[in-house]
Amino acid sequence: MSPKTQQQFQELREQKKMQILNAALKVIANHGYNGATISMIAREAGISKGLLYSYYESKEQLLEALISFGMEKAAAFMEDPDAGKPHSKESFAAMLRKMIQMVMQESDFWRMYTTLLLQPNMSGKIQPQAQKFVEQYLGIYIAYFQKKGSRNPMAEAMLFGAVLDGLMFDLMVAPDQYPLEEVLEMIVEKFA
Amino acid sequence: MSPKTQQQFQELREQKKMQILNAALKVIANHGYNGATISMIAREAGISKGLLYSYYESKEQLLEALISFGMEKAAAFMEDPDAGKPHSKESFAAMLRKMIQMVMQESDFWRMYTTLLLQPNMSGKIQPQAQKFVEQYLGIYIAYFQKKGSRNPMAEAMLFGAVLDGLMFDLMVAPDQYPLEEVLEMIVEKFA
Amino acid sequence: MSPKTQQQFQELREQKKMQILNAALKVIANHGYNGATISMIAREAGISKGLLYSYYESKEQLLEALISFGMEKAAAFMEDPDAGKPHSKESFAAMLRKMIQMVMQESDFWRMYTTLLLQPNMSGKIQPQAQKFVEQYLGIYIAYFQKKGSRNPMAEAMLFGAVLDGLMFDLMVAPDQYPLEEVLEMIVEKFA
Amino acid sequence: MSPKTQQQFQELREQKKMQILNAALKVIANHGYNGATISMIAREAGISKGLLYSYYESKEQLLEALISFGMEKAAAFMEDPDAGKPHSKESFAAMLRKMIQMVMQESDFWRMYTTLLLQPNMSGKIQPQAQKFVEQYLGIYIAYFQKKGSRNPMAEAMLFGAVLDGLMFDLMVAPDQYPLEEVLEMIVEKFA
DNA sequence: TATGAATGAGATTTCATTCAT
DNA sequence: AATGAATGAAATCTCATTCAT
Repeated sequence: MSPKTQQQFQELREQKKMQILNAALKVIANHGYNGATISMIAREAGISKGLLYSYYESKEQLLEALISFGMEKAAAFMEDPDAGKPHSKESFAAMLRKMIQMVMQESDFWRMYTTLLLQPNMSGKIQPQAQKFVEQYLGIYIAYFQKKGSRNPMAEAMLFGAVLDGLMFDLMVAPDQYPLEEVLEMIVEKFA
Repeated sequence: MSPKTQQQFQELREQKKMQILNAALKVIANHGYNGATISMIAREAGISKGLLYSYYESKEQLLEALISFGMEKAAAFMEDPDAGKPHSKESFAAMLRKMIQMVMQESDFWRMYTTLLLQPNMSGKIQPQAQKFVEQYLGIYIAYFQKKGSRNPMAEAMLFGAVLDGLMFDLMVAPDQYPLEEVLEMIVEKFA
Repeated sequence: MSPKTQQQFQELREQKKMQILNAALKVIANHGYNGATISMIAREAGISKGLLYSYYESKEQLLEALISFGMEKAAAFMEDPDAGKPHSKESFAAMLRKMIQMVMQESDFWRMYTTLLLQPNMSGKIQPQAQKFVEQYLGIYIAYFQKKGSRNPMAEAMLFGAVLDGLMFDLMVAPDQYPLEEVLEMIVEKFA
Repeated sequence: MSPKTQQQFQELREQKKMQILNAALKVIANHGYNGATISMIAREAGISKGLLYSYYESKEQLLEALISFGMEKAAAFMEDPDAGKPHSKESFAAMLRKMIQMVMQESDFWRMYTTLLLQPNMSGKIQPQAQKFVEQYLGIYIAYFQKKGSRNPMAEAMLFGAVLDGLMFDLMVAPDQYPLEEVLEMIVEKFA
């Protein structure tokens, strides 16, 4: 068996960590943190419980990794230059669509995220990271509504935030037959 | 001497059931169904674990009772004649405020409700009742936007639903210093 | 309400004790001592748990009362002059029938009795009384087989005892369509 | 290096299952199903309670496994060619002895079996398997008594069955100083 | 006397974590 | 690295017994 270089070795480890992370995300999103068991996660990842513990030292730590991982992806999205800073009706609509898409693509993560935020019990784990994220996009939209001449840019931004949160929620709960296109148009009409 | 009338017994039982229900709601809202333990609930209710089981035959059944109880209250609110059917900008605003108030007053219930809906695992327990509730208020607002001459009353109603959901979510997650008044005004401006 | 005489009072108590005893017998015979709960017994007796405890101070004591009561009835049967001491083929057959009848009439008791004897755990409670009973009827049959000129009266008596035990067992397990008559004839043919 | 072959694992599991089965049999035979606790069984098996549940998913399922296991052994005995079908006084005696021996060797199982049959509550679990077994040996003896020219082979077979059941019962209850030899001779004298 | 609510000990069951191989 | 057997603490649930009314 070919001896692996340090490099290859690290890559394999990284790969396996992802595999576990994805499995954990799926299971925790569907069952909640407390409802998800290590066995379920290991089974979903196709590895043994023991091996899982050689990658993450506890269930709690696994959750933390999961949160960081998801938030990093979200942050990356926010920093994506061609996504950020809407400046016209068209780019507003485009960005809106992109965000919705991100949420739907990573819906497991956002379901978990939402659930965690709602439980005071758990929210400590996610609040700090969520805070930053929310402030960031709030800032962007305050600026947008300001430029547009809104009477109260901050309130409008917060309302728009609520729209996004609510839409995300509705899509997560009942994605089938949701008239997304029509609702998006309505949003653009009212906010862009 | 008969120790206690049937009537008295019944009342006491009903009272204690409420006491348990409230304790359960509080604990489950804060820790999630799986994170909440019977011990926590019994402690919160000020009774022994054993006694809890003489009122509810299992943890699962307790959850069901909790859901029914909350949904009944919500349904009662919807049927309250002076709450329903907005017909003017003023009554729209009034109803909006009333709904927000209801949600904030029963915020434990709505936190639990939301969390359950987000977990496919659990959502079966709540979907049927939630469905009916959502359809009801959607109907009311479709009618309202229709009368107002909306270009797409159904999409506008769904968007408004998302606004309510998102607002509710934001209020539950970070109620302090939320500029509720300003946001409400903004909603009225855009939707009423 | 008419004040009761001491006498009436005692009778009522005695009646209620019987009622409890019969309920307990039924439940314990069907579920076993450990499978039977005080609640079941009280419900069967149509009284409250609390009241039951004013008649019998513990589940264990209730069992003891049950055993004594059953064994006394059995002993009474043995002492019944026109039942005891077979002396001819006819009286042998008659007594056999009477015993079978007793067992079938009190089948709950005998089921419980059998079950208890089979559990070393419990047998202490019943062994002493059972012992006496068995010795008594063994004595009777040893005498009978002796008089009949059996080659080994004691072995024949024990075998006959096994026949009775086995028959009782079979009848308790599957009473329907058991060809009792034919088997009894066969017993008489072989033993009387 | 793969830590253990699938094969080895399977074998170890099989071994441990037996260990648990034997412990369970001993404890349940002595205390009854409801009187036996998982703790007792685990202690007897020398393992933790938790581990027991990785082999049998519930106490009830453990009981079922126990029954199947015992009945299979009994069935194997019945199918043993040199045990079956008595055809002469000698082979009748031999088979009788073999059956007694089997019962005494597996006396825990037969105690449990008997107790279960006597409790309507539980008998559902064992009836189906017991039925088949009983019919099988009844068939064998009906044939035997027929060949012997019995006036009523079926009744004689059932009586013989009762003898076996009763003998088994007596041996289980008071094995010490039971004059087994003499009684067996008596049986042979009367039935063979 | 009579009730059934209430308790607490203990039973069954689950699961994060460790460990021998 | 990889497995899953094994543990033990904690969770859910049951029930004999007590007690206020």
